[in-house]
Amino acid sequence: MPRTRVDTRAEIRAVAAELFTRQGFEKTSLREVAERLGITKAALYYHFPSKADLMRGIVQPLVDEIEELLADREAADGADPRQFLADYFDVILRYRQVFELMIRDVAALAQLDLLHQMLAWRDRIYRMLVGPDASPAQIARATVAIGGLQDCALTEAAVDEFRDAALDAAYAALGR
Amino acid sequence: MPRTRVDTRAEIRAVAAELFTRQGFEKTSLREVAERLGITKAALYYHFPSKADLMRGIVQPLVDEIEELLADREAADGADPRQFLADYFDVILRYRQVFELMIRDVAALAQLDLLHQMLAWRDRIYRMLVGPDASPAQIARATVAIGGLQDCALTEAAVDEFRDAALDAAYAALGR
DNA sequence: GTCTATACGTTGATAGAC
DNA sequence: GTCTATCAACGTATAGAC
Repeated sequence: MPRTRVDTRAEIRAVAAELFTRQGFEKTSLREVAERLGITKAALYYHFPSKADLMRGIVQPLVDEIEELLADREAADGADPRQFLADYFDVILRYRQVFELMIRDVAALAQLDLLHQMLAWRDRIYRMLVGPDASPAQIARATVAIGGLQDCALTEAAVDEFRDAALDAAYAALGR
Repeated sequence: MPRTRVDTRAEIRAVAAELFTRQGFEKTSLREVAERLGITKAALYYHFPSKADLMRGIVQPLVDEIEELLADREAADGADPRQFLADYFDVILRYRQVFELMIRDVAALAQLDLLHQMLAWRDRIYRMLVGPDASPAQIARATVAIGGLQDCALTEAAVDEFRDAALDAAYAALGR
């Protein structure tokens, strides 16, 4: 007896995302995901060809948005670093849960050939913040700014005061 | 025929640490660790009662040092924030590989009942950097500083210029 | 689109010999 | 300390009915 579902794939992603975040990707079995939804393991395989594909389905929207943001700013050169920090921060805040999953389970991401892309992001971001020929010191400052913001995105306290102060701190770290 | 080993437990830890870091805790099997050492899986169990205990053995030295640093600074109140940032940074730099393992595989850490302790660290560090009654804005600044330094510790470029700039950036993020 | 049933490899872990 | 042999549990995945 099939259940009434508006969008089964979306529901699977939602449940899986929550379990993956709480217990980790590897420690969550497909049987567990299926039981939560009241379907069987085999039904999952109808919607997603593998566990990795399920993970990819969860993460892809965030990946696409970041890729879009980067391409956008690279096209318009002479971008404002302060504005970029704000935009980047807002993207990962909007995808807070998914972003937490990615950060908390980097090992799982590596299996999706996504790690390479993420490392490339870092270099592109550095280039935008401190230029293409940055010194180690400038790289360090950019790393503190971006890494600091990412850590802030993982905390719950998303009040405006918190967001603005985080951006101020990140910009201050750049030392401009 | 037993191999000549100075310290078998230490060698197991070293090999496991490298594999865990590269492939993730869950994706690394004990068989794989054993094969690298030229022994069998069963031999591993003589030295470590479980896979989780092996992980704990790898991580424990860093955990102990951070715990020690925090206790030390809490005893001497009125500690210098700048000095604390430097000391904390130096500890995680010294344990760079292990620290990377912990950060890259937070999901595995949760199984060791270590996540709780790490979250407690965060609060204790915030208290030292911005006081016990900090505003959300001050928490945000402390988060950028610490999160930024941790990200810096994960990169390879450990030249002095990089280290000093990272500390400057973290201190600037505090906004004092 | 979802189910039952099933297959197969791998894993963490144990027992007991040497 | 290390081995061989073995285990149950779990993972992914497929075939075929409805």
